[in-house]
Amino acid sequence: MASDAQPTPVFAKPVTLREVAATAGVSVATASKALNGQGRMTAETRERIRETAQRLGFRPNSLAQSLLRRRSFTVGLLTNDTYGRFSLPLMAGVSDALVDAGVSVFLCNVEDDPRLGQLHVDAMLDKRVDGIIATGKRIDRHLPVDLSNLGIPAIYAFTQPDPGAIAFVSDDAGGARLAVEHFCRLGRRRIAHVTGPASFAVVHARAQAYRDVLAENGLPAAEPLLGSWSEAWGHEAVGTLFDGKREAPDAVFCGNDQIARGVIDALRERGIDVPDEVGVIGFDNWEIVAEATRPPLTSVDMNLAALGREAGLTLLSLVGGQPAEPGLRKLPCRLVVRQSCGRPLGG
Amino acid sequence: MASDAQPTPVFAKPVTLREVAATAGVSVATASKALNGQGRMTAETRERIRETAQRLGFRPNSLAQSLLRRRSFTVGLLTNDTYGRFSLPLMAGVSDALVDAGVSVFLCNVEDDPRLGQLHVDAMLDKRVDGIIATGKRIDRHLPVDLSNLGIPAIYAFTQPDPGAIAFVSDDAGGARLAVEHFCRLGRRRIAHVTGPASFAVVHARAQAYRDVLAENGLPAAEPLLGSWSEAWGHEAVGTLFDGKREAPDAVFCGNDQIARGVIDALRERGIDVPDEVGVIGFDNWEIVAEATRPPLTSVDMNLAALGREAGLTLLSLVGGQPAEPGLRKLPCRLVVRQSCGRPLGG
DNA sequence: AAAGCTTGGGAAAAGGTTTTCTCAAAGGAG
DNA sequence: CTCCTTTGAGAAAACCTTTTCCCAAGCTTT
Repeated sequence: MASDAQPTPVFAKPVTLREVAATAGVSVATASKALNGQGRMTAETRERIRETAQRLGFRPNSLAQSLLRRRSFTVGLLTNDTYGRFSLPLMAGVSDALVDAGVSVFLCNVEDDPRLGQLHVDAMLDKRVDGIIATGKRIDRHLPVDLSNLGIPAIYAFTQPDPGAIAFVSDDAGGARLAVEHFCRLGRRRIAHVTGPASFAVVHARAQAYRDVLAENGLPAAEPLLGSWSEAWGHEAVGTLFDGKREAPDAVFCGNDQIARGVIDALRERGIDVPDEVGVIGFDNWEIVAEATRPPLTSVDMNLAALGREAGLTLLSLVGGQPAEPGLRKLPCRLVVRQSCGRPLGG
Repeated sequence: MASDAQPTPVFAKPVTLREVAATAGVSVATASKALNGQGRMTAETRERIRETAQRLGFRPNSLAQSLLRRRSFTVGLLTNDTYGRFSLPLMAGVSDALVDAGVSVFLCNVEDDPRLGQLHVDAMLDKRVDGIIATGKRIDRHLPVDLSNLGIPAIYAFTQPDPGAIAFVSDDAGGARLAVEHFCRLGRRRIAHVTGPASFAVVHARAQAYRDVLAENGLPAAEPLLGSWSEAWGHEAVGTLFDGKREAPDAVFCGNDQIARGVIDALRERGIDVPDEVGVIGFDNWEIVAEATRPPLTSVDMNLAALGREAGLTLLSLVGGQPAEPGLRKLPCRLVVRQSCGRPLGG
C-alpha cells in the first residue's frame, strides 16, 4: 500500500468496482452482483468478493448509479427563511425522513429574489434532484419560484402552494382552539387575543377560531388586537387591554411567543401576576424564547418537524411513482404547557 | 397498476444531448462542442445546434458531467447546531460563495450523534462531494465525525478542527477588545464582565481580552462573573454587581445577547437607566434579540456570514488543487452600535 | 499536378455501475 | 452415449457527456 508514505494529504482516487473485481479475480458484472445480492454464484465467490470490497474500502460511485437508475437520491429544499426559525425544524424533519432512504438534501436559500430562486432551481434541475420541497416563513406567501412543469415532483410545506399541488401546513385554527380551550378549561372567562398584522392569513384563521371557541363556551369575545409580531407590540397591547376603561382580561392568547414575551413583561411592570391574575399563551413554541420568559411560557407548537417529516415521506412516495391526491393537508398543532397559565381557577 | 392512466402529473424524461444532436442533424460530439464553445465548426452549424437545444429545453445531465470530470460540484455542510442560530448565517455565507461556481450544498444535521455523523459522512462520500465543511455551535468542541483521511478536502468553520486542518473561527478576543475599548472611549470607568460558563474556551479568551484592555487603559479589572448563557443568569448577575457592597459598575460587557437582555431587564427593574447610568454590550448580535431589547442592544457581531464565505472560497480553491496552509484563521468581529451604550460621558 | 495544410465534423473511448444476454461446463435423464 | 437442464460467471449494452483522435474534402503552394 503506497498510501502510507504521503506527508501532505494527497487526495487518493476512490477504488472502483473494476479494481475490486480484478483483485478478486472476477468480472465487474459478477462483482456487482455479488455486492448487490443479485445473480447466481457460489457462496464462496460471493463472500470472497465482499471481503475484497471491504478490504479495499470500496464504495459504489453514487453518480454512476444515479445516471443509470435515473434517480439521484437527492432532493432540493428551497426556503426564504433566512434566520431558519421555521426552516430548521422543518428541515430536520425532512432530513430525518429521507436519511433512512439514503436521500440527501440540498438546502437553497432563495431569499425573496426571483433571480436567486431561478438560479437555485436550475442548479437543482441540472443536478437531477428527484424532487423539490418548498418551504417558507409564512403560509400565505409564495416563494419567488415556479415549480410547476418542472418534470419532477414538488411539495410545499409551510408556504403557499401552486394550485393543484400538494401542500402541508399547520392547522392554525386548530392550534388556536387548543390555546383558547385550555384557558376555558382552566376557568378563565375574559380571554383576549393579541396577534400580528392583518396582512397575514393565519391572523384571521386564528382569530376566527378564537371567536368560535369563546362562542361555544358562552364567553364574551373581545375584538382581537392586531399589530406586529414584535415584543414591543405585546408590550403596547397590554396598555390597551388594561387601560381601566374596560374590564381587564384574565387571559391573553398571543399570536407568537415574542408578543407573549412583551405581554408578560408589561404585566410584570404593572404588578399584575402571571399566571395568578392573568394567564398567557404564545404561539410557535420557540423554545429559546418560551423558556426564557418568567414564568416559562405555555405555547402552541406547530410540529414543524413532523410537518417536514410528512412532506419528506410524501415526496419519497411521489418519487417512487405512487400517486397522491393534490390539496392542502393541515397537520395538528400541540399545546406545550409550561407555567404561564397556572392551575384551574377556584379548582 | 392503476398508475398507467395518469391522473397525477406525468414526469417527462429530460431531453438528452443525443436528441438535440439528432434533431439538429449532427453527431453528439459536434453538439457537445457547439454548446460548450469548443471545437471547430461553421458559425451556422453552431448556432443551429444552440437554437435546437434551446428549443428542446436541453440541460446537460450534471451527473454524467460529474462522472467524467470526477467532480460533483457539490459540497457537504455538517452541523450540530439544531436551531441554526450560528449555522444559518454561516451557511448563507458558504452558499453565497459557492453558488456562483455552480456548487450546491448538502446540509446535514448530525446532532451530537456519532452514528448519525457517520451516516451522513458516508452518504456524502457516496455522492462524491468535492469537499466538506464542518461547522458547529461552539469553537471548542469537535463534531462527532472524523474527517481526516477522507480523500477529499475538509474545512472547519466555527468548530474545533482536527490537528493539521484548516479552520476558520471568529476572533473572540478581538471582539471582546472592540466592546471594552468602546466603553473606554465613551468614558466608562467601572466596566464589569458577565459571561458564560468556564467550560467554554471563548469565555476565557474574552475575559483575558477584557482584562488586557482594562489594564491598557489603567482601569480597575473586576473579576468576570461566570454563569450560564441565559437571560436568567444576566438577571441574577445584576444582583451581585449592584449589591451595594462594592462600587457599582457603569458598564457591563456581556458574553452573549441573552445575558445582556437579562442584565438590561434587571437594571430596569432596579430603576437604573440604560444607557445613562450603565452601558451594556452584548455578544453574537442576534438581531432578533438585540433589536427587541429596550433600548436596542449594542453587540459584537462575529461576522459569521463572512466566515462562511471565506470557508467556502477556501474549500473551492482546495478542490481546485491549490495548496493551502493548515492552521487556525481568526476573522475579525465587528461592533454593531445601537443604543445601549449612549454617548460619551461628560462629552 | 502532387504534396501539404486547413476546415468541418464524426467515431470512439472514458467515466463507474447495473442488467440483460450469452455461454461453457457439469450433471441428470432416457 | 446423446440430449436437455441447471449452474456459475462473463460480455456487452446502457446511462449521458466530454474529449481526443481521425478523416475527408477543399484549398494553397511549388
